[in-house]
Amino acid sequence: MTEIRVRIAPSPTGPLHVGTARTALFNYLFARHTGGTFVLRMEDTDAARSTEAYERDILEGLHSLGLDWDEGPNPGDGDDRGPYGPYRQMQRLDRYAAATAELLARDLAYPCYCTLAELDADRKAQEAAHQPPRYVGRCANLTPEERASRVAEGRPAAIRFRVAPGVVRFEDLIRGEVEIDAANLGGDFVVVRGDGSPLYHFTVVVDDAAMEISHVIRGEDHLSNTPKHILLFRALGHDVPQFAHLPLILNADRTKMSKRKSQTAVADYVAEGFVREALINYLALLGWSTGTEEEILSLEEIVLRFDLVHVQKGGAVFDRERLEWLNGQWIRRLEPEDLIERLQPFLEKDLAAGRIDRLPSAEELRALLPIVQERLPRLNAIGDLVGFLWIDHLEPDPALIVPKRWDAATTLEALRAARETIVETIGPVTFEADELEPPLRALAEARGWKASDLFMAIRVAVTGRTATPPLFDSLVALGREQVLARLDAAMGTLEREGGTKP
RNA sequence: GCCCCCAUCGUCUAGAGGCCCAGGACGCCACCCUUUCAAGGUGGAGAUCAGGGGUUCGAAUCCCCUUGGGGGCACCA
Repeated sequence: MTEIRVRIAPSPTGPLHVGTARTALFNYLFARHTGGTFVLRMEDTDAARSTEAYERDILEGLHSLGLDWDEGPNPGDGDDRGPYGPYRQMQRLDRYAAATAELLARDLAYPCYCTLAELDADRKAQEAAHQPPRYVGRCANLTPEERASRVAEGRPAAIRFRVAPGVVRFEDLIRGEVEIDAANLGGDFVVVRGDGSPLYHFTVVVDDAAMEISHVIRGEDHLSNTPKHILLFRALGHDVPQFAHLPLILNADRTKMSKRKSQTAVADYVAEGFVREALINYLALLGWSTGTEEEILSLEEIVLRFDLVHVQKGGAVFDRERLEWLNGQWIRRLEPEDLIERLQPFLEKDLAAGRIDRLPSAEELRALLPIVQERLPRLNAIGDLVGFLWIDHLEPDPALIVPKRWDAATTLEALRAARETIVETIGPVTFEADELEPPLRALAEARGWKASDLFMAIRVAVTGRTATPPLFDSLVALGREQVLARLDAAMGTLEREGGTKP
């Protein structure tokens, strides 16, 4: 039984979390690197919090990152694929029931009739006495008569697993030998609720056993729970898989990354225009390295290099700045057609929000790419960068049109001269960046203006912004008619508001 | 409170006894390029390798202690 099988077991109780994506990624990498099988199993036994919408978000999110699994629910139709199904725990209740019956029959577990109020009181008392919380064992050794009387009272029974004394030892692939005394596990723990529904610690073991999982790669937050799982594997007569506990992803304050303190939904990053290549690249390098100085790597390249040896032990703070840098790197590496396609939804969003008045054609975008691609930190920055091209009525701030060293009168004069130069020297048909620059530079020189001031005045007049892609390319993209119209409009504004600046 | 894990620049990390009075990247600061903004290039500041004991000819690397941080202890996952 040496076949490598790993799994990601997300719970559909929230949108796809960055931490889940990272754990999925590491499992995926391990499987692909070793030629093993990557399984996805939905842990939806928390009926109160699980939703289908979250399940869809998780499935589609992982799929869109390129982390495809060999077995589990399909991202599209949700149908199961693979020989170990079903892959949703709510559809596997019979297996948990069978496992429960077996434990009960062998007295490795027992019914517990304690009420939630009793347990709560126990816990409070222990807390007051500065004792660690643990189940007191009230129902551990009830006689058949005592059980019968509780049942007669109509008390529901949870099922508790007996934790035998002893030390549980295991070799973690990342942390080395770990040993925990079973006495510190908090006593006999519940595996099935009073209402009959099974709990995580139980289902995860029953399923990992049934699905022949060979390596459990998960977050460090499960390290302390691992002995419970090992005890359960043994009780069920199954081989214990290998464990590898990954370092946690942290908030800026070094606590476990949480929705409260960080942006944790993968979909939110995607909506901002982070590309999957950057997300994958970044997440892979959070807690792992190649051992070299390589850092810009595709998923395929990471698969080739991946190993558990270079996984870090300490937690890693999620650093958005670094993600953003990597995102820029990857955007610059995208093929033009690919970039144009990926930009589409963001342009549509800008249009819907009224930030632009029309959608550019693919040809228009293609022509723009040389001046835009290296300036995009995120895909959603496209509107901010060149949205001025697709606006019907630009209203530049008159205070911005006037360059720092100039007054309104000079600016007005300069814009008028620039317009003239453009009209006279540039033919109505051709209108290219190369043709625009020399005459305008000559104009500046002839009038004793600094070219940068002239260009800034034109820039703001025509784009409404002080920071834009290269001016002459922007003018060409805008087109002769628009350029002239906007210059006229800006001069009009200056005439009306002139004198507001010394 | 108890148990477990962890500890190299602000952040992500290289480092598996001598190549390290510690290298790279992000960020930051300068300069170059330059019509603005980016990108790119060059350089710089930034870590007494948490502290203290050992082991060793030699320790960021091995051991112990201390300190600090994190995680776990549910009829959540």
